[in-house]
Amino acid sequence: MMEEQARIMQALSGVTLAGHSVQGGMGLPPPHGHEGTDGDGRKQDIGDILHQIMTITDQSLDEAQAKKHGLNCHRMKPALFSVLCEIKEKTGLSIRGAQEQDPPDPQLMRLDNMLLAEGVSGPEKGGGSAAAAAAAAAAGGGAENSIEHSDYRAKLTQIRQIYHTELEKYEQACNEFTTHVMNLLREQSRTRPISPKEIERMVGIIHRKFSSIQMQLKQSTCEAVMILRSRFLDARRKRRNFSKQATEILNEYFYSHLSNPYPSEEAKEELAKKCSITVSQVSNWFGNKRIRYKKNIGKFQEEANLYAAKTAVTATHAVAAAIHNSQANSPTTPNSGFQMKDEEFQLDSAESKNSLLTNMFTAVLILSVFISLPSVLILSVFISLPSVLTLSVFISLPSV
DNA sequence: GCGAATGATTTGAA
DNA sequence: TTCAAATCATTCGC
Repeated sequence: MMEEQARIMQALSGVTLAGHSVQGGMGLPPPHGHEGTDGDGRKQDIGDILHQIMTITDQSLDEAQAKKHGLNCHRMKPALFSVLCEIKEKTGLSIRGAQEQDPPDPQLMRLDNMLLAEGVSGPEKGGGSAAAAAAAAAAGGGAENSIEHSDYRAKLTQIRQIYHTELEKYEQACNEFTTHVMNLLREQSRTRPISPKEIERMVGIIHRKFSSIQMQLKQSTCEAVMILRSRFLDARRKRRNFSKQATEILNEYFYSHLSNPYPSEEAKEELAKKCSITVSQVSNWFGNKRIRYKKNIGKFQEEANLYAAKTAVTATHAVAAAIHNSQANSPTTPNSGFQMKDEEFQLDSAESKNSLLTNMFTAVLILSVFISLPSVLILSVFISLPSVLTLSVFISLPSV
């Protein structure tokens, strides 16, 4: 180390000081405390200064500051500064880093775009509402969704707040650090040549470092949004059983259309409306119901009986109303309006239809006891006999 | 905690 | 596109 210093000092002592010859004694007044007029005295003087510079790091801070101040005030300082300028020009340090303009990072662009799309980095109001609305639509309608919707937005706002707070902190730290470095460079520019380009380059380096930290923040924020979104959008996670009433409505339809349990689009819409669910949920329900019923008819027998009885009551009420109005419209069977779509289902369910018929008769008998109406009247509903004709026989009403 | 029930999704056929 | 069938993921009742 000391050898190297000595070598540099030796080399420098012989260099031309920006057009002033050290040896020649032109223009440079003698330093303080060294009144010698000969070349050796000046050489010694420069040697001392350089030695002071080289050993400055070995000293304490106060000592160094004092030395630094001494050097700054030294009358040889301009000459030394010129030397440094010359050296720098020769080594071409100032040229380096001229082509520093990086193209925008594609990953950063992706992150920025995503944060903007999710309403994290965009304008404050309505941020992410489109995403939340889409998620709500995917999960199905209803008041529950508006709760989930607001829940999603609240969580997104939370993420947004954290993101902005952290971003602000990073920016503040970046600015503080940049200011600090620039002050240092300005300070140093008094003792060594620093071009504005160099300062610019240094600022660029600092900004790049901080932007890489920012990218990590953006990445984490994106991950948080993705998790939130997936949790919100994944309907399976949020599955709720339909209300008892909705299930009853769907079951009633299913068992009253057992020979062809394929509701039309209109019927699906109607059911969806009644059950406060979506049409696709109705489709899902019927899909599940058909397959599960077909797979285990025995298991659903009780349920089938129950709904058959229910249908009977409904039909009875209809007939009673018909009697009341003295109308002669023949009621139709519940299944009459449907065509068989699925032969397999038809075959498989034939067995169940037979047993269902037996159960229906049982239900009719029970009903006739409970609602004090002739069994045949109720039966007529099920076996598609003209009610009025049947009634005319059993309750002595004139047939139309 | 476990098994059944149930709503949703995926896959493949028509 | 719709449906059956298989499967997944969650809820519910014990």
